[in-house]
Amino acid sequence: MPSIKDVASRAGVSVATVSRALSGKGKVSEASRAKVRRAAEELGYVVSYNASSLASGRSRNVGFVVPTVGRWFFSTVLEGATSALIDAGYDLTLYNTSGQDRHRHSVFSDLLLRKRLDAVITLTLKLRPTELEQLRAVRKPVVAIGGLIPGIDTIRVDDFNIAALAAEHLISLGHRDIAFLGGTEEFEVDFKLGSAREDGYEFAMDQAELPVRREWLITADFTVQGAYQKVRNVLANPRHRPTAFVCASDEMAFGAILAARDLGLSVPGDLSVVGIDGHELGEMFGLTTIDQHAARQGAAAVSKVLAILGEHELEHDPTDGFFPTEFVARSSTAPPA
Amino acid sequence: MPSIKDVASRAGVSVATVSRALSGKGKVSEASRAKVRRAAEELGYVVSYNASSLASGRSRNVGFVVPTVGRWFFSTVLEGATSALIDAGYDLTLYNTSGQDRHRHSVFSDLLLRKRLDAVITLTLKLRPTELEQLRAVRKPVVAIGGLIPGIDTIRVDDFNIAALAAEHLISLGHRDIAFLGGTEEFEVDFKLGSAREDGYEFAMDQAELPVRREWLITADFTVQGAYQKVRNVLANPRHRPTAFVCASDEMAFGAILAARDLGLSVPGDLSVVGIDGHELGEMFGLTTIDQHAARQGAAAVSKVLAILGEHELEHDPTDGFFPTEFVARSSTAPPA
DNA sequence: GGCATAAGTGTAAGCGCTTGCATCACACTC
DNA sequence: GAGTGTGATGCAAGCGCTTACACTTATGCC
Repeated sequence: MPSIKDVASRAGVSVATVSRALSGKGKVSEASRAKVRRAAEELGYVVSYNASSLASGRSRNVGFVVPTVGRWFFSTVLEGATSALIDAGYDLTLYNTSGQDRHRHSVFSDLLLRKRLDAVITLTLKLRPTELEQLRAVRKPVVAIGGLIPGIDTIRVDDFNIAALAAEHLISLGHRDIAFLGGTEEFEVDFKLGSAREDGYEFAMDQAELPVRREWLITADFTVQGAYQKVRNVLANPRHRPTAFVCASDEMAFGAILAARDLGLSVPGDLSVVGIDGHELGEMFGLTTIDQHAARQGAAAVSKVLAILGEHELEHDPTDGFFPTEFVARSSTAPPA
Repeated sequence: MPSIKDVASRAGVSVATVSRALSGKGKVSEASRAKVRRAAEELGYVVSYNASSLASGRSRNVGFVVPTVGRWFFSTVLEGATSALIDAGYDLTLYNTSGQDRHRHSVFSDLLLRKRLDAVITLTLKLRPTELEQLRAVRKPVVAIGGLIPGIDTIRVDDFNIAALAAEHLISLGHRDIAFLGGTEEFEVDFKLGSAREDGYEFAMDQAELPVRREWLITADFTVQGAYQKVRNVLANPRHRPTAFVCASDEMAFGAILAARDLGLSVPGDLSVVGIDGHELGEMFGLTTIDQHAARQGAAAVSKVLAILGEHELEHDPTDGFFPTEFVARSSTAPPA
């Protein structure tokens, strides 16, 4: 493996000049720069990140902490983040707690602290006080996606209003018997995200003077399967069944639609369903939803991180605002029969 | 940030002893080890990976190259890999080419080469000759999942036999009109994976002396949506429609099931469907499938990498064999009407 | 008691870079 | 012609570790 010295001697300059020429910092004449570039190319030289990081204190590497990569929202945000980071020439080190406490502990008490990271992005993780402290001890920029952590930059959508909007949409179609399918806090993920959405739903119902029935306030684990079962239970009740569902995620909305179909109910004929997310499959199911642009949230988090690191200017600072969402009307909602 | 020197002086020993005590290499008395541990704890000291890597040549970090994290198989393998790596105290650096050539190029010609990795795992990537060469130039262990690359350790399932088995299952139920839904090579992902599965299907059909109809050899992009559309096209043909489908992935099988339902066909009454994967949703759809234990494949790749790095012994070397799969019979297959 | 051997520790030389500082050549200005 | 600025370069001191080697002290054995 060629080192900077090899490049230097081949180019006939000092290592300092090579470093400056390749990194673009400091003054180097065009002539030297060309010589260095060529020598590096010929030798197949690539700078050693470890040495570079050690000497400069910059790693060009950001840590990304997720509760799992198995769920749509997480993998989609991750996709957006990786893409943005590659463009910036940064590496992304993935810390996946997999919902296991053991892993979570390793991540926060060891892995994140090893000085290989320039910054950390956390994805809908409800940090415990000790974790927050550990994170601060690293003295690196931290950006959170999907929840408000005191003192930490955050990218988040307006869960309350999103859910309220979803409910209002159904109400305006004439629905009165509207159920809400929220998410449980599996993975300690939530930051009241679930409850912010539930609050929004209840707010809209109150505004319309519609009753919120306790047995129609149900929760599942954000997965299709989980939602399927719960919704099926509700819809199978022959006495009184809702004519519409507000679901806290698209995947759960899919579960609701599938449950309805399996019971012989048509969507939207017998049941209207609204989701929240913007999942690719939404189109296929004709799902009315509120797109929260997950991939863009990942990119936005990266953008914010890079801005803090001084890599570029932040275009329009969305620090305090909510991340924009978009209502997408499709065929899973219609006036009640 | 405390450095090893701080720990050394606090513990009243030399930095060498600290290094040895903390890494577990070399001889250190119990007394010193205890002193060092305590000093480190009190200072909140964690070794700097960069410095450690630079000095030792070991990074405790493996690179993981994926075409995308958006598809079930990839994110599931990734989940398995992250879990195994965390347990070993390794970091995972994620290189996601996102199907973009620009990113792919950065990854192979830059990012992977920066000497921050002890090994590389590639996920169903069909490497181009130059990429293979670049990878070799790194002189680090490489393990591939999901395809055979000459001269590289590989974890892979027996695609030919899996597909043949799926077809034989349908044949044994009495089906004669069996279609095959294969995958396209989006992302240049495939290694003839698609065609190995197609070959297996054709082999089984030949053995049973059943005709393979060209118009029933269809392909989609491995997604639910893609499959839905293609299958719908086939099933909507009133003249002659298959009574069963072998699908090269579970997600495509879901698409097939949904397409059938939307056309008023019942599964398995009017159409039997077999998938390949072992997707979580399979249970909900009652999908008969061949589970390829994606998460375990990720863990196996990690295990192999760690063995090569000398971290542990490889239990039972599956180097040459195929990764085991499992037939899961559920309710999406039945004898034809 | 003498000697080989082993166990525990410290010294110091790197690992491959970055970067502050010094140097030098070459304009300019007055 | 002396003084001053400026651009280009090199020197060398680290960055925070690991580890070969040397050294000191205990241990075992005849």
